Amino acid sequence: MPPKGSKSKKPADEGTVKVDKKKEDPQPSAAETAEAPKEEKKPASSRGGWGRKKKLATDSANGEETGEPKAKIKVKSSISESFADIDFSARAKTPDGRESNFKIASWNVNGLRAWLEKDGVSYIKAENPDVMCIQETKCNVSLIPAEAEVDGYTSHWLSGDAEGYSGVGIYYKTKPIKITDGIGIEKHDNEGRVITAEYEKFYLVNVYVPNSGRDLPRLDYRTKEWDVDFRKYLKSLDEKKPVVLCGDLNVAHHEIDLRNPKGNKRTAGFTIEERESFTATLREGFIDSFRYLYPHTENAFTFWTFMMNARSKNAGWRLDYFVLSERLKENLCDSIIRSKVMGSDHCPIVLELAI
Amino acid sequence: MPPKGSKSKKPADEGTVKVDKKKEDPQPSAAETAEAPKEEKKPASSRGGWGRKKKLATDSANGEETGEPKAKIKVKSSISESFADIDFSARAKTPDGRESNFKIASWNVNGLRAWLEKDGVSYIKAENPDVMCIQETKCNVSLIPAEAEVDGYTSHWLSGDAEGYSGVGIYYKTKPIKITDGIGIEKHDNEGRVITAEYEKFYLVNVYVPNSGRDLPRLDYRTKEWDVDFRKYLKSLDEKKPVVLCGDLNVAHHEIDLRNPKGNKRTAGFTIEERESFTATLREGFIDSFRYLYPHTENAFTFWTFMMNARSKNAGWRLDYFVLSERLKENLCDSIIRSKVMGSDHCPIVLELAI
DNA sequence: CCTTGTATG
DNA sequence: CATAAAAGG
Repeated sequence: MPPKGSKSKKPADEGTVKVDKKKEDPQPSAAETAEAPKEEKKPASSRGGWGRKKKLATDSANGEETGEPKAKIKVKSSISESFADIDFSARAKTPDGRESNFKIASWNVNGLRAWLEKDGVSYIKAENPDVMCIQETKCNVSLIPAEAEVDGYTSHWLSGDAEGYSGVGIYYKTKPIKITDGIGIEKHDNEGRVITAEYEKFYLVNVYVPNSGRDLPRLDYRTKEWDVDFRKYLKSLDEKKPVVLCGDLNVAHHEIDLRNPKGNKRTAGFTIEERESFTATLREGFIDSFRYLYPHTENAFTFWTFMMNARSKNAGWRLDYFVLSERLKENLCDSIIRSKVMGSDHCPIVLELAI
Repeated sequence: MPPKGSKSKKPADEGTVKVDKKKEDPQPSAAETAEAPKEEKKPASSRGGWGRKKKLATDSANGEETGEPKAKIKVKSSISESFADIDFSARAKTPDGRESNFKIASWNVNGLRAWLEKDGVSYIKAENPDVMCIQETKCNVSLIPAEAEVDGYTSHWLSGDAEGYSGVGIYYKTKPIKITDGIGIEKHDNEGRVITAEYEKFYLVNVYVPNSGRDLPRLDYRTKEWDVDFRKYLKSLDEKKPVVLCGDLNVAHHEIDLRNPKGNKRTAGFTIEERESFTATLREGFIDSFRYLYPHTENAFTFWTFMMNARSKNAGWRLDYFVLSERLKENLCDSIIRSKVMGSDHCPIVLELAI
């Protein structure tokens, strides 16, 4: 299993892992102590590019953590006022009138640790989903702060080889039958992008799809390698059980899905290659749940660049999705964009199912 | 002249330079525009270590700036309350009773741009020195923000080759006879550490002495190369006119000059090598003006590490000095440590002369 | 604009 | 603990 995952539980359960609180002693200052802990001397240019090295040994057989330094998170501001007005209770029903009994939320948090400092977990408590899917933790599994734990949920984290890059996680109330890290293809699984939770009636796939990059340096990798293999993976799951795919798909499908389609035809996330690739995936028997329910709703976005006050002008993109196996249409109650919830350059999205 | 300097004047004067205000247009977002400004593609590991490259062409013959992007400084907090109580007027006199008529201040600001955001210039206005010496600008000359200008002063900045590293500057009311960048030795002058202002009665040398580093990797360079050559430089000036040397000398001379001498005998700034090297410089005919006036004053520090709340415990170091040619003793009114002034990990120091 | 690791102090 | 630049988004 190439990527490194870790499990940490709050409710008493078999395999429970206690997260060590770090002791209070701060690092001694070099200016205030004689014997600084000797670090190996590195020549100025020994970094070897960017984000390659891992600092810490992680879990061994029984999932116990061996990592040493752990960031101490202090909540510096709270995003909770941004959703004080929101009614989080489900109202919509399935076509045949059944009420939602399973709620899944998904959020690209743009850095788990910064998000924790903004009291991001307050959203989880308010939304109270059965499963919360997180993308872009930018945090090595061994460095996930203890403050990331949420009462009533078990969390499972995944990170890749590059420090501070990518990374996904899930919180769940009900233990899945199985949790799988990655898609079983080594060349894709070293970036910490996919967690699959198998439930009785469906697979839940949490994904952070690779960004094609500013000058599209990774467009070919994204559309010709990743998308192709990930599509196969989804198909293989779908042959066994229905699939709920959620996360940051890093594509705005149609012109309606971003504010400025004309100006972004060669921008990552709206290239014709990425759009057609997403179309190809849907053709394998999946639906874009939001667009299925709201085919003509404009200005429904889930991402706004931090620049140029894009969010205040709602100059955004719909990059986050719940994609469902077509046969889950009959279980679909609602697909919601929580556009007012602050704390990241993405907002959360929510799926209500009657399952 | 190896280091790059620049002059910018506020009062009308020959050679006056107007600093271009940048236009309002922010950079277009890659996510919001089609044609992002093409930057040359760089392979992931082409950095060549750290801080080598210069981004911008700087001034030419007449000191005109050609640099393009300039940081827009917004004052985010003000340090002025930290010195609301201070009486900045001079009281002390020379041994023969003459009053001060020339005030020099010196401050390691730990990043000019961050210091500007804290309204560091408010200190200059309050102290109102004839010359203000600044160390550790960490700012390329071409990137000095327009907000660094102060009414009534002309400023002169110097930076080295490495971006965001070292750098010094001076503000003056009265134009010096001559301003010299560096000490005329190429191997030292690429780090932007010395500005010499020649006045009628003395040379003023503003210095940021190289730090020996955490594991003392630069101790030999510091004591056997820099200190040796810099000492010669001071001596050569002293043969012509008295010298006022000020700045961050990165050494605490004696045990009285830091809180924890026992624990720091192999810490940069208190090694025996650095201390003896400073002694050797003083033996060439200079005095440590503060210690000359206050030989037994304890707990007089100018630097406190940001870590461990060192400043609140006054666990500091005296690293900043006014060193004078011995024959300036008769002109010395006072040498003051402004220990309450916040805004950096160093505090300002002030020299009062009757000249 | 914002977060991240790294270098430096 | 704080500043900075670079890379990624």
